[in-house]
Amino acid sequence: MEYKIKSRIWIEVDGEILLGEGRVSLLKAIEKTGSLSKASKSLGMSYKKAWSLIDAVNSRAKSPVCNTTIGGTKGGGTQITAYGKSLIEAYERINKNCWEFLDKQISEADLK
Amino acid sequence: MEYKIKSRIWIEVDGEILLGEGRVSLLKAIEKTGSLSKASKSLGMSYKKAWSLIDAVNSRAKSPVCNTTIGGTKGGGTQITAYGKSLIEAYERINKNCWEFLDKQISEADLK
DNA sequence: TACCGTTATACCTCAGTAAATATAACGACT
DNA sequence: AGTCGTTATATTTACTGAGGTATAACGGTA
Repeated sequence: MEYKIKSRIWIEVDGEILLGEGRVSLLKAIEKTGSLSKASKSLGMSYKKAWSLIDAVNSRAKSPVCNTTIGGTKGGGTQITAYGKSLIEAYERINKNCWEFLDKQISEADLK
Repeated sequence: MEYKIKSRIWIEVDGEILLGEGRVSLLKAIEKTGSLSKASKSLGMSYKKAWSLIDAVNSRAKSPVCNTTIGGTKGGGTQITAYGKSLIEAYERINKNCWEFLDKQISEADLK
């Protein structure tokens, strides 16, 4: 069996995690569903965990990543801001580049 | 505060972890001390955990990463093989390259 | 043969994290 | 006013992973 190289990347602010793989997939689920509770259900994650993740992201990002509304006909909801979308896009682009870079590195290392 | 990008890389074999940051630092401590028990103490890690990590590495690597002896005047010991040293070296080189690559990527992304 | 420091392994305990549950507030609509 | 689905939060429960302790085996040396 061949050696494979894997990686996880994340963005930190002031020594604390801003954005990692889990948070990005949560943000994308929110973008798709328009709701934090629906997003957490779709990922098999508890609402509480999802809420605390989003809270952490919002409190550390330089600009808000999402806007929430409470009450109303549909009960409320959560929308990802344009800034949030730009963060998601940057994370995924860098992540993909990192994988490609590492695949090249491991093949050049030629470990037997 | 500025956004910083972090990463962890690891090598997998057959879907299971062969080598990550913790295992590499353990192997280096063994190399320095010549003993698994001394290495675990120097890292503040329990012997049991250190042993299970080394056991996992040895069972998955294509060649043995260390040789152990039991008994004798000094009680025994563990030596890192030449193959093990080459794995450590490859991991650290790729890891360093990855950090440099990511630092470049995040500065190019220019996130506000 | 007794001693010593090491490898190797089983078992039990405990804490820190994750999950489940409960509850309040909100606001558009009927 | 009552309903509904959502956000927001506290409290309690469950569980996994890590650590501690104990013990056997090993083989040079005195």
